[in-house]
Amino acid sequence: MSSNVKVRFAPSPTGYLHIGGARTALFNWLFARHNKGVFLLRIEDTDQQRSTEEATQAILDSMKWLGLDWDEGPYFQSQRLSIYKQYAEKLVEQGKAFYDTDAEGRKAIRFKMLDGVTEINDLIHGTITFDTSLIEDFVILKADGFPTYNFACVVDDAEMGITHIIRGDDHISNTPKQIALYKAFGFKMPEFAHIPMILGEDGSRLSKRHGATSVTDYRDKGYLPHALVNFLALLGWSPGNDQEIISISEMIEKFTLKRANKTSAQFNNIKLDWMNGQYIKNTPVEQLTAEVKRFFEKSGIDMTKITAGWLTNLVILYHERFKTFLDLQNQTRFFFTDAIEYDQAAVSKFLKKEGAGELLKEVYAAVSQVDNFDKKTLEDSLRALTEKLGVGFSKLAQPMRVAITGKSVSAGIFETMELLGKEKTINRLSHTIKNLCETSEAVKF
RNA sequence: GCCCCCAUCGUCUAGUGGCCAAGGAUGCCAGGUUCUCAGCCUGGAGACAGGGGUUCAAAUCCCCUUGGGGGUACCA
Repeated sequence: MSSNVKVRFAPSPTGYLHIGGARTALFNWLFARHNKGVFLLRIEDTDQQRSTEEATQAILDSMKWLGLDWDEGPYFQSQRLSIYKQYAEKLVEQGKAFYDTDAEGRKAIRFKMLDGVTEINDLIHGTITFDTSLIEDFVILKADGFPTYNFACVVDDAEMGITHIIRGDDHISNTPKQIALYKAFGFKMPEFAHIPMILGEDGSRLSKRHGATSVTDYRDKGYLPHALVNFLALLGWSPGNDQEIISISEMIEKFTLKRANKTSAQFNNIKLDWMNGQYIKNTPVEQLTAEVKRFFEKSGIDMTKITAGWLTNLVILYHERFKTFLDLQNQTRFFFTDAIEYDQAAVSKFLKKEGAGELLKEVYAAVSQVDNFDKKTLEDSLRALTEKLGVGFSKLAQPMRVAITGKSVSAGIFETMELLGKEKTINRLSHTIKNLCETSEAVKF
């Protein structure tokens, strides 16, 4: 079963795929999949100065990473130059366009914009009216033989049979020009749907030209593609209920342009982090472990001595505690190196205290005697110690935590010790007692 | 300057004339769980930009103002 719906995503390869472009691609993709239509990819590389192959590759990679698979293409406009030339000359022959030489002596073809009123029937905005006498005769074929955006876009969309043009709001004012072109050629008019733009967190325009965030940035920081997709889908669209976490298949099922809104949205990293955390919690440990391994390796952490079982235990311990893979990496750094960076505030608060050394000496003695180095045994042993010393458990836990992890914040201390192993644990305790604690003369370690 | 688009909690949004003394999410605050933090649970503060209309009734329709965004290229 298929419909006649055919849409496209047509980025220009002048930079990485940024968040706004990704959202446009996503809406097109969702629309195509919902309608069982065709989604095609077209690279609009008509700006010889700014287009690069690296950018093209980055865009393709980003699309794949997000899971936005295309059914046709990628087409490259730079490979279709003769087509645009033919169409442009046809317009000249019909008297609808003319050769024009500018002050710099460049000879181009301009389209004759007829005076009148153009109405756009936008699927999202409704009717938008333009007075075309305000629009100048615009260049359709540049002196270098390349078409301009408005021209190539129309020729391609018509030739490729695009039925719905779903693109950013910023193209609304291009639309009357394109409609004029459609009419001049007698092409079948497509439907237009202009979706709102995504703004940066400060409310200003988010775009690659302003050094904004790219999809690859998010991949490299350890976000899950589905979480990003989910987040992006909810920027300008909603399923119509209070649902926030929506699977891809559910999105496809529910996606309609009717439910797309027309208000521009500000990108909000905090909510993305929350959402990514939700996705991480919902990802099975086994799968997460594989991805953590890959991410850590890529970050240059030596994983050769790390066993699969150990890494799995690490992921289990941190499953509900990290929001991105990079976040996990930062939280668990002390497991992978003995060159621990001690948080100075934590050291002075918990270690540079009268009696801290004595306390940790007791801990050291107790921990040294634990043979079954598991959290249960460790807890029993240390709880017994607090009773013997007559102190509350947090009195022990914090100095231990700083000694072992370097920070005053970590996962459960017994679990952490078990995972670290006995040797490293007692080494860190003794190192701390010798070098970081405040100890009275009588009990020098 | 001119043209176009947009306007609900800080942010993302629900809301298409009565069900809204405006719902959800995030963030924030407080309490609970607890070895810290996170998580989780419970509670709280928080918005219809302003002004005119239309109507028995407006967040919802119209107009103006203000604010934000976009376009005005031989960039896309």
